Amino acid sequence: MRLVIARCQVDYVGRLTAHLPMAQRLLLVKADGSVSVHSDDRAYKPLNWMSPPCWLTEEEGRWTVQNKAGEKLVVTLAEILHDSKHELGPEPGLVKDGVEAHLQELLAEHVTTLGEGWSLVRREYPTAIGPVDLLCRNATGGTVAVEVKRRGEIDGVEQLTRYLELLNRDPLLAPVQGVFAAQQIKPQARVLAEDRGIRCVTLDYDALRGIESDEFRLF
Amino acid sequence: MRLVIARCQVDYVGRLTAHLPMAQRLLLVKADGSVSVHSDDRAYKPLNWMSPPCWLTEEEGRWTVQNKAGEKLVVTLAEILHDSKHELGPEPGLVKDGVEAHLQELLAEHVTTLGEGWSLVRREYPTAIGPVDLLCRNATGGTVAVEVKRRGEIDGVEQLTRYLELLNRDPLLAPVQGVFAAQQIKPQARVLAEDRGIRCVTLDYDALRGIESDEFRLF
DNA sequence: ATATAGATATCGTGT
DNA sequence: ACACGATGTCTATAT
Repeated sequence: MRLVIARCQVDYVGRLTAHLPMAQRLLLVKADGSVSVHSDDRAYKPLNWMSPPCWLTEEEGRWTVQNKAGEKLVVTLAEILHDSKHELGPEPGLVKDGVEAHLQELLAEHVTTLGEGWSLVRREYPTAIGPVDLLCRNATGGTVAVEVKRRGEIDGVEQLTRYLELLNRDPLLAPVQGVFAAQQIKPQARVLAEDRGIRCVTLDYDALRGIESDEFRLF
Repeated sequence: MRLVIARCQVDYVGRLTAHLPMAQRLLLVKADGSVSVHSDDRAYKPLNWMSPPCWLTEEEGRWTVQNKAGEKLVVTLAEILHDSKHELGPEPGLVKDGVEAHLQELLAEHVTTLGEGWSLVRREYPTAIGPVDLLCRNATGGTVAVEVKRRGEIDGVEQLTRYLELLNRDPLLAPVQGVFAAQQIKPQARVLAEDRGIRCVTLDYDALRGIESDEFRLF
């Protein structure tokens, strides 16, 4: 890894064109060949960059970084204030512990939060166009397809709509109702869902998890 | 901006939990308070980070970065190999050119490239499920909804379809035609659009910009 | 290999 | 401040 602090100007021509006027910045050259240009703000995102695979050519006062697609990043260097190299060795990698899958699992175990007397038919109910997250039966025995999302956006409503259309062609299941369940539902998604007769339910992850821990306490 | 090369271990607890085993990495502390942890690969993306506003507390062999929401990044330092500070001064900022906003703007000014005698009703025509990029009138006075994309994919066709369905419920506008305009249109998107009676138009950004400069030359 | 979906997305813009 | 769309989105998974 090479760290350079320099007064520089940067021009990118590729999927778009972009220009950075002369100023002091950090240039970060990684072992994978990538180059990124950082200012002293904007959190972790560089002002401009070139992703690997790409190749850096150094000339007097000018770096040219190019990739196979012909995209080009040109750094014009006016003054170099720092220049150092460091060998970092291998990276063991990040271990993540997510929340995503857990949400569907929790709701499957507590379908009564969607309605009194509801029961689960099955999780990941298979159809020709993909699995329905939850297939349920409501108190009156009617079938309900549930789409679970962490954040409910319009795409999720479209997905559920396709499932409902397909499921409602099956005379053994029809009529099938739809429920769109998410931790957050965007207003546009809500409008579209309700316009299509799909019920929207906002999930409270902590509350669902709370039910779990309550049960743990009880037994 | 502070640059530290160190053998360290990182633990994040926040919207998810994540762990980085002990290894040599770059720690980047910016003037905005943000902290990011970089390995020598993965292009410009850090392995882990904390976005501003947040606060760094330094103790012997341990950095704690916290934000208001209670998310926490803990860096355990085993060995410091480099530590330097740099004053970068103000950042003039990036100038971009060739993004979707420009395309929409250019097309709005030259709707006749879509058809002779066409005129613009308005840009960003508002509806309950979002704004229609361009609402136009064709030579015979019929209403046309135009969706502009840099890259035309299936989502864009779905989006336009929803607008058309909604607009066609308005007896003052109906019947409303659809045009899907993009620099590149993927084959699947084209098939779907044409199946739904939506016309596909490939936009030439340079040509549209050329019309602009031609006008400059003429007058 | 390509298509799909999620992201600690990030980043503007408009209300 | 919040909501929403675009992104040089990026990244990983499933087909």
